[in-house]
Amino acid sequence: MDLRPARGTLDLLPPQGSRMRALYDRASALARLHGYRYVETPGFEITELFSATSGETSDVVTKEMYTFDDRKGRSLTLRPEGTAPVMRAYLGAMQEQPSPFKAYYLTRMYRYSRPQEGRYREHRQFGIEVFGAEAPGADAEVIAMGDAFLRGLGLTRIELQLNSIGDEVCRPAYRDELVAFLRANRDRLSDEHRDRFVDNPLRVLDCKDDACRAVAAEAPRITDRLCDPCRAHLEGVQSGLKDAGLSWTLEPTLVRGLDYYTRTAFEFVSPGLSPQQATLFGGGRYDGLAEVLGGPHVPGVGFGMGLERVLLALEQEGIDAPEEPGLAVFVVGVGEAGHARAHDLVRELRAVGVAADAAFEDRPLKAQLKMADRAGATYAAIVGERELEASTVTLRRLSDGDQHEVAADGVASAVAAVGSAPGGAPAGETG
RNA sequence: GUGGCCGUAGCUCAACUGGUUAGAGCGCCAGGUUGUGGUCCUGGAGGCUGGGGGUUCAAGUCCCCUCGGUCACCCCA
Repeated sequence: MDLRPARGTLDLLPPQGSRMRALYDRASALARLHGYRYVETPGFEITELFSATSGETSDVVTKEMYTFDDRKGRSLTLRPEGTAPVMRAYLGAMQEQPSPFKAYYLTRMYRYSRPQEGRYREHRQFGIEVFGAEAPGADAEVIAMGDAFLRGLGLTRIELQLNSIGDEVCRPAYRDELVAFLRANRDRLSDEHRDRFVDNPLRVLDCKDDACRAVAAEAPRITDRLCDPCRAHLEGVQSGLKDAGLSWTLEPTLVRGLDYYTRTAFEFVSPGLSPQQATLFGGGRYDGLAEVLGGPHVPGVGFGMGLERVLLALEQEGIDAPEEPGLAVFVVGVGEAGHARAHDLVRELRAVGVAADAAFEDRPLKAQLKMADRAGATYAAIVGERELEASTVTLRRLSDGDQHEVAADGVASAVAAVGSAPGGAPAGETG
């Protein structure tokens, strides 16, 4: 039996699991702070949901979907992105939901692509969506939230790239103009784009090939062709970002891979990471999505953030990732009576919300202290003959060995007074 | 999906141009006499050299296939 996880997937054992969990906790706290509510949608959907919304020629649909037939022959697909499913669920129940509808999710996405570091077939995403808000302030809030999340972790080397890709009014005209331009410069394009640019002309602007770049540099820019409402919207977004204290660069070549995007497109990149894994989160506005699904006009904006990449970026910047709080007390019972008392004490501590544990077997004091250390406990609480007699507990701080006796019923308050976070992280910053 | 590089204990690596029972450090586990972890000392476990096939008297070392990792494309998160 091959014990390795399937290609492109990850096992998150301690301490990595603890770090991912901490990211979830922080994301939840941040989202709630901004009035977003948690949602979940199924791990798989009818394939059509993604093929219809992402566009038949998109990379996701043409080569990256995990698609399979169930036993009744229905085509299903493991969720490759979060926006379409949330919109689908919302459209089916929008009467009951407030407007704007602000939602967040923490879940896994699946894409069949060749894995490498920072690029997995299954990855975790923190995503937020705002439905029913046309105002640029919504775009700015979404972007500022992503920024706040990353900076809250201590990341500083991050850059926001912003663009507008127009809407159904100005984009078609621009697109025609661009196609005409590319056609005129056809022989200067890379082999790959020479015959393909009609399918997805905006892509050429983003191509890293030198030849394409040269052409792209001369190509008409979408930002020069925006209709008035789109131009006003872009101005509004920038004004909102400015108010939030963010800086950004306008990136006219930034496009989005999915068809339903309109106007705002953005990416946060970590320049220290290789280009393949540099995008920490990306998103934009998708005012056309609801209608593709047969719903009414529902403007929307959101982002998806790759959490494995956030962890990579932290490592790259040499920042310790937060970890979920660990054990506050490991109770060490010496001797048969001590062992029994230790378990009573553990029950009492847990009952009042103090994370406590003890050995299942009665082992030598030394061994149990070692267990306390390995468990990452802040304190060891020792209960031996002496303590039993005096109705006390020896509370030992494991970081420096400082210890003193406290009354047996005072352990919880003694511990709670100091907090219980391991690894030097302040306690209580998440909920 | 395309191309390149790589794959030896849990981790980082060693083993002259193919040549005896594949080693080390760290980590892990157990002890160091009766109540003190993380330091120190001693001992121990742990590898079908990713898997399969081939060449050879002989393969960790060479060849093929396969699985996986990684880098560059593609694209993204």
